[in-house]
Amino acid sequence: MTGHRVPEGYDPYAFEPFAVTVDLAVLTLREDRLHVLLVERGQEPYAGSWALPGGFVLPRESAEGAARRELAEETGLSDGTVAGLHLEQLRTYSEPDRDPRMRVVSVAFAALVPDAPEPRGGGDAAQARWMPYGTHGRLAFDHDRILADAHERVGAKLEYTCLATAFCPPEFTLGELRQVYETVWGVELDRPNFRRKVLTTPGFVQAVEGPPRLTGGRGKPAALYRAGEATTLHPPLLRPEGRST
Amino acid sequence: MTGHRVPEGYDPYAFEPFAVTVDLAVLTLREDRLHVLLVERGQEPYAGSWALPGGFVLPRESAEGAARRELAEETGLSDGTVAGLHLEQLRTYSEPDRDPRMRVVSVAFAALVPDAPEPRGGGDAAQARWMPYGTHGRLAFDHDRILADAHERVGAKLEYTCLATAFCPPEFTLGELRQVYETVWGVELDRPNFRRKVLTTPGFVQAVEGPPRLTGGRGKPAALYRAGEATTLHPPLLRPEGRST
DNA sequence: CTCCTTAAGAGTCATGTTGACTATAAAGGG
DNA sequence: CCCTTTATAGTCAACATGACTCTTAAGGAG
Repeated sequence: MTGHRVPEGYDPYAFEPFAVTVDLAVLTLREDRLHVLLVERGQEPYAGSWALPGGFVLPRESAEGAARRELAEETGLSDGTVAGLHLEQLRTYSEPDRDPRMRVVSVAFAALVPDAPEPRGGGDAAQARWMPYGTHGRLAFDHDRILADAHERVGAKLEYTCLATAFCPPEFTLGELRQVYETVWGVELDRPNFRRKVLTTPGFVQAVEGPPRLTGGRGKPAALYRAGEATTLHPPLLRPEGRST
Repeated sequence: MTGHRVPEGYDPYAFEPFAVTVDLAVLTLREDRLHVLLVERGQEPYAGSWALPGGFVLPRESAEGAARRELAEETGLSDGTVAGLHLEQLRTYSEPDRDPRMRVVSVAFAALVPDAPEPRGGGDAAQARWMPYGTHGRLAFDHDRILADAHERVGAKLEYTCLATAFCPPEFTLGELRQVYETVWGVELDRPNFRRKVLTTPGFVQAVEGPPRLTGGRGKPAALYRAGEATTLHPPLLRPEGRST
């Protein structure tokens, strides 16, 4: 904070307190569709509605810390696994009436998960599920907007960063990487052109030595790659049509 | 917030309350240098240090509302003028110990101002000043980081948005627009190439009809332009060297 | 085993954009 | 009147991109 303009002898308890929470837009790819982790609310307001997972920031914890803790709790992944996931602060939502119960300021995050294990039930009664992006109805609170902002941000960052690999397992094929772009952007990309772009961008991916192919489906087996050192794409890999979603 | 995992009968006052503030990185161009609006702290902690302007979010106010209110107070600009300025949420800083006095979560904003009037003293004793970016010493709290993040964000957005016009008066020359890029990025751009890029990007700028030239300095008088309808640049205007600052 | 389908991977070609330059025009200063 | 400065008009080659074609290597159906 600033300290400037702090009233002399300011008493924190003199103000209506603000609750500070985190909300998570946890995204993954399952069967070539973008999925979001949602929880069903068991109590009012919005009882029965789906909502983004999230929770309170604890007194000795940063928003990032709270987000990673919630991410581990909701996905059931080990702390070690969660530590490697891409977690990115989106923005903070602070409209006075966004929660009818009290004044809640929420720091929103986007998290990108490669594998997508079924979420564990967790200790409480609320059920958590992966749902295809867009198939859920209206979400609770302003979570529709948060989720849309997350999608928008991720889509934009695919253009000029190497973020796409965050959706992939440690070793992946170029087809899987292309599928990330196609799914998030909702477009089809030309295979050879995509391949050329990725391979000629230094540090985007690096070839895996061992068995140069992967079995699984039909078609010619594909070579495997790992994420490279680079984090940004210069020049960027722009969406077709030249316009944001 | 989520509502999920909220303890039954949760009492807001049972937790140590969080103070929520806004911090502003107000940027402008003066004499071809990037300047920041800073205030001198009059009390501990960091008494005598320079800090970003900011203040508490009021109980019935959003963070954006608080930011715009503080912006008007600190710059002395009219509410009408401030309403037209570019104000953008950066991110939220929430490390538990960022303010030694109490738990303060701060939503940071970047504001872009064209003209840069001298800041009015304001009602309190603290003095406010425009200072050239980088010439101030260490700022109070984590404001060095906030300011660096603001610079980084603005520099990045110049690449793929029409944000540069936010630094310019309503009517400007292409030389002034180019100066924005050069100053923020700290590079020199080729005049003819910059001109070609701006003029061939539909909606970036539109020519002003009237007197097709502007007097003032040496050299051939330049034509005047206004900001156009477009908000994004496709394809982007990439920084030289291909790497972020 | 053979044909068909699917996807990987190699390569071509025209187009559009960019970076590097050259040249001219129109002002002010000495 | 010459020199400097800045705007504006062009040129040209290198590069990146979009649209295609072709070959290779799997799996599945008959």
